[in-house]
Amino acid sequence: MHDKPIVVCLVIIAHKPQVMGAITIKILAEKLNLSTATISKALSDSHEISVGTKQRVLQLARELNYTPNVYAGSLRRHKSKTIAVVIPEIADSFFSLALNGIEEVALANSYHTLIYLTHEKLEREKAILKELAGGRVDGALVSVTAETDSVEHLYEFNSQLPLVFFDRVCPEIDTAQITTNDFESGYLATKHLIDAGCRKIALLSISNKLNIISERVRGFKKAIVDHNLNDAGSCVVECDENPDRNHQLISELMQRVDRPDGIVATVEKLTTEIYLVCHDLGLTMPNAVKVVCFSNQPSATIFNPSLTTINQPAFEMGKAVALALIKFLKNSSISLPDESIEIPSKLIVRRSSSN
Amino acid sequence: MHDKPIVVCLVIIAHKPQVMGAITIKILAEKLNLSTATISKALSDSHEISVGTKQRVLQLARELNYTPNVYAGSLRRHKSKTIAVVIPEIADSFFSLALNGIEEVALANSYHTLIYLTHEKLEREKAILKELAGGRVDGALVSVTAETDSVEHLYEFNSQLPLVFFDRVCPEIDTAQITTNDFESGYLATKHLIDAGCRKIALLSISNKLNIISERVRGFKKAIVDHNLNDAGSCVVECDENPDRNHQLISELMQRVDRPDGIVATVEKLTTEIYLVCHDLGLTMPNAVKVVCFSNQPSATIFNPSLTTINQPAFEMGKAVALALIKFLKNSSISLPDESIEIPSKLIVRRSSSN
DNA sequence: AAAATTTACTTAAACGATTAAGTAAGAATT
DNA sequence: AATTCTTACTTAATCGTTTAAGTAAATTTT
Repeated sequence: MHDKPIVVCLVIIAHKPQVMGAITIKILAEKLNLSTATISKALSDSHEISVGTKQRVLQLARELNYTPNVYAGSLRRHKSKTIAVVIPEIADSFFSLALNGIEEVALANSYHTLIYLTHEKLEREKAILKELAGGRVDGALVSVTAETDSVEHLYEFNSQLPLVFFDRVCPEIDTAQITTNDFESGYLATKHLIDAGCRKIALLSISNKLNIISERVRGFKKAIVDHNLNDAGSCVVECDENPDRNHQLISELMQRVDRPDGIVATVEKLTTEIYLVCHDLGLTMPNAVKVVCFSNQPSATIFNPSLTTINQPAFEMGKAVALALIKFLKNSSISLPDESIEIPSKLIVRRSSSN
Repeated sequence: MHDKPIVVCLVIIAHKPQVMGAITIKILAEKLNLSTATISKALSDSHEISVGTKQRVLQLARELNYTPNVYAGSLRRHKSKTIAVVIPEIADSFFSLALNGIEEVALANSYHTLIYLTHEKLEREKAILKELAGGRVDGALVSVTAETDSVEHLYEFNSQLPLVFFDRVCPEIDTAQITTNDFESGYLATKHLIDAGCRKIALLSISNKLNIISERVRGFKKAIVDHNLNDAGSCVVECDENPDRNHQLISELMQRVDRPDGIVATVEKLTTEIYLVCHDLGLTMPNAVKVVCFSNQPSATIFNPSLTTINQPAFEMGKAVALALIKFLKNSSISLPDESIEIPSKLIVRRSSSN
């Protein structure tokens, strides 16, 4: 009895370390009998090189699929063509839209984008910036953590590395700050509720250390005063990062004897908790309570009821902040603070605050 | 009349280019009267250096706030300690959660994370990977575009640069593929609707080029057949990137004489359109139509009605894909394909599909 | 026709780190 | 006491580019 032949075919495609096969300028130089200087200059289209030579170099480079070693280039030129984005979190419609804008501008200008999440931890923010200051990036776009109360570390790093702020800015640092009209938005959201009939309005904030939150609170308070509302009825409730605790806080708020008839939530992540608490307590919006949230979620239209929002220009702010930094990197004689802009948010009225 | 003295105080804090102030190993060497080799070895805690010298070096390095030049190190070592994430978009709960997981693992392993968005364009995917293959990163985590039908470019780059896929994977490429149970999820979502009483179910897909979508469709079809539903009543509708066109497509679907009584949406971004169309047409969920969406939005609970979802383990998949690559980078003798895993999704039943 | 300029290159140093190979002094072994 | 081995360094090459400075030949100017 004959065994059938067994053919075992084992193909191993190894990942060659980049080192090995990599085509360098030196290899091109040898093949063309030219110096590496000539190759380098030809590739950068220098006037010192004849048209014919340039063509030969370019042709061979294409043939061998030459790609320059970015680390050699960066070492030599002292610039990395890379920027960093340092933000508290990414699973948030504001920051993900902003990152979208940043990436778009970076790509258009041939910059690469490193992403770092602080998860609202000041220590992490410091550690990241310290590492970045070592030269890994040409500059950083930052939106500070809710814990960032002192700006010392930012001061320190700003002298080594251009920093540009967006949304959660640091006015104390002398650089570009890309903001939205937080004060007006806080005012407008509150005024909208007052106009809709609310008399006791609660503002839900997170960290009072954040400049943008205190601006929103300032707008809120001014609206209360401007409309002669009894200040006693209105209040500011400070929430935090923990959804369960926030649920508890909001639940307590809504069970007070003098419970508010209007809520301004200054942070998107409080939205779900507000809806859940109201549902649990049988408080229907907009009758029992009217709600406005700072939020960019496209799905706000399909909430039950649809949610009145302050929509921040997240994408535009991302583009603006990246543009400010890149403009400076291309021409460091411009003044970064002059690149600061404020892009207005929009109040979009939906069913959670109006019949 | 004496003019009051006017004191103008103009402080210009210039951004010193990193070059200037940067402390190098050479400077440390000079100050300590040692060679650069000694400094380098002392900093990496080499046994060749005496304890006393190590201490002096470390002390001075700390004092002068020395940070190594990453470009010099990367050039010399042929590795960048940087990975790239190449995804279709970021303003999507799946990808932003996945990025969250990726960043967490990268940070824990001292890797840096570059982010690139393809915006579903194959050309962009190719261009990005070509650039990355030049050595900027040690490897890339990719989730392919909806246009990616051929894998040639991936084949090509995979030989130069370790690629690892997640979610929108490429089974043709011999590497780690981190997936969820798309077939079972498609089956389960459909079965759930059938059990809830649906008899004519529509599946909304996007690009049929995507492996994960065809898996979901396969599960859908099997459920239809297994439950002896008249195949004529069920259908697959292919949507795309344009919300308005999707609205139109869904609207037409729901106005057919034999309109479906159940919908499985395989992509999160179709959710809002489905709700809007149903609202416009006066079709109430779950009575007139029952809906299940593949979605990770936390706010699904507060939709009107709350949405039954297939929840993908986005964060875990992000961690897994980053871990697979980094494990390989630390020990290239492991087999990447063996790192493939499937992490199951969960069906979360809410009001859009049940009374 | 001599001098000056331009063209099209090359040489070599530099960027800041790592590391193989070398070395001088002291300690241990025989 | 001569030999070998350690210890704790230094020297110098290297990674892949860029670029200031140099040069020989061709071209233009005087």
